[in-house]
Amino acid sequence: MTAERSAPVPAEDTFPIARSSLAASVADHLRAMIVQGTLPPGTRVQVAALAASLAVSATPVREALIILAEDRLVELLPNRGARVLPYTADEALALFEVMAALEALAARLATMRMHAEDCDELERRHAAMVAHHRRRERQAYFAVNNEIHAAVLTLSGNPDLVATHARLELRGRRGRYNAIVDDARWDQAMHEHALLMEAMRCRDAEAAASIWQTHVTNTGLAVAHALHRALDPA
Amino acid sequence: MTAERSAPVPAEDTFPIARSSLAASVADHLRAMIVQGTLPPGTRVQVAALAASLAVSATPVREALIILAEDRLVELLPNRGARVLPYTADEALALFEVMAALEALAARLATMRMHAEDCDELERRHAAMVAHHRRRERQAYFAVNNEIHAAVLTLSGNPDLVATHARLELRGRRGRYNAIVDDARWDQAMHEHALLMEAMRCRDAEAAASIWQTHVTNTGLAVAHALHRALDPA
DNA sequence: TTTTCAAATAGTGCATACAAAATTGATTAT
DNA sequence: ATAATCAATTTTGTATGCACTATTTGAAAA
Repeated sequence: MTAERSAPVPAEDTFPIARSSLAASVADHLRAMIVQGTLPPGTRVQVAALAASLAVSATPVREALIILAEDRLVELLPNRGARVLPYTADEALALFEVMAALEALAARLATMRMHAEDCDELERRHAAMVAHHRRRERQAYFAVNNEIHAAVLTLSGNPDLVATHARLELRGRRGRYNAIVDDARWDQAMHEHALLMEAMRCRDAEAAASIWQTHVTNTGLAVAHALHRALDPA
Repeated sequence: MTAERSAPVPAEDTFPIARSSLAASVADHLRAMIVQGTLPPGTRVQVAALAASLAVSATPVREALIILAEDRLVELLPNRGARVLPYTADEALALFEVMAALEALAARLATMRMHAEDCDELERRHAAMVAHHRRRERQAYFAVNNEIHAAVLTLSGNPDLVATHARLELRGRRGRYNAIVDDARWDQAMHEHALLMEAMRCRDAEAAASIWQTHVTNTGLAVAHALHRALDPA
């Protein structure tokens, strides 16, 4: 009890991302709606209406829109409010081109810097993913897949790399909800994951970077393809 | 004429980044102060005081701080305002590690995608930079150097790559104002630039990527070194 | 019927006001 | 003397109000 209050500035160096402001909550809410597609591209977001529906005032909604504009999920038009930005196949290609470079760097650094127990943990998750793939458990597969990608990023030991990737991944994820991954691509992705694990096990950083770059690029191609088919019924 | 008015949403695809809001202006002002070091790391930014000194109200200042927090130039502490984030040698290394990967990708793509006249334009700027280096014109050199780096980014044809890099470069620039580049490093940098031009002239994308990665990494090492010496008088 | 223009309408952007939270300083107890 | 407690002050976070800008509507003129 006393300990909690006596420390004058205990959290000076800590990094409590517990952004508990209303604006942050509204931003999270809107972000989820955009990523899931509840707010389709082109939708104009009006502050007053949104504020009313969330039972808050205009100020935190405005601030939330500023945050989303920084993430390039919405566009702020001067004196004309905000609208949800489109997400086309071309944009997905550009996005994954950058993400591939970032994840390749992450794979290289992780392979060089990770400890043995980190690699074991990765192997464990990989095994779990293989099991989900064998049983065709799509949801569980996606979850573990995301964990593995995130783990490689984290093991790079570079916070800016993690943060930069996270921002792009948010937009990249907009496609994955729509993208129906076909079985052929799924099998190929599994193979690429297996190659990464092998490279990391052997501490072959360059091989890990190369295969991971290819893997993310291929994912981008699949997403772009799905986005293209979503608009073009062919 | 009819066409202009009959279309319900004529400016649908335009992208007028003419962000002429007060918040944006305040953000630019603060950004410059932080990058130049006028607001040193650790400085606590108080909304009311800043608003008074800029003769605006609290609202746009708050919004500007949100923008800068997204750029990781300031940290928003819940109910405790904002403070300018520190910039250490370690952070510079992490930052330039990511920027090196991004600029390497840009060099690869630019080499593959640029037109002949783009390459000529680059050569022209490179020649200008060589001249400034020969005459030891530091300011002019820096300006043209930045132009070349920006041009390579732009020639990649990937807007997300440009935007992602720009965000990091902003923080990276914090160091360059302090960093006193010694002549040895300056000469080396010039050599690296020459190698890039040669690789791009020959359309050797992989070589361009490799040398540019090295170049940016070396710049990062120089900046980190300068930051280290700034704190440690050795 | 089509075009032009003005008035009305709607909606953003900024300023101000207020409430909640944190910091500070003084006072009291140990 | 040190530590704890509580009130006063400062500062943030949210709400509200208002002016200005963009858009739409409708009537008048071509």
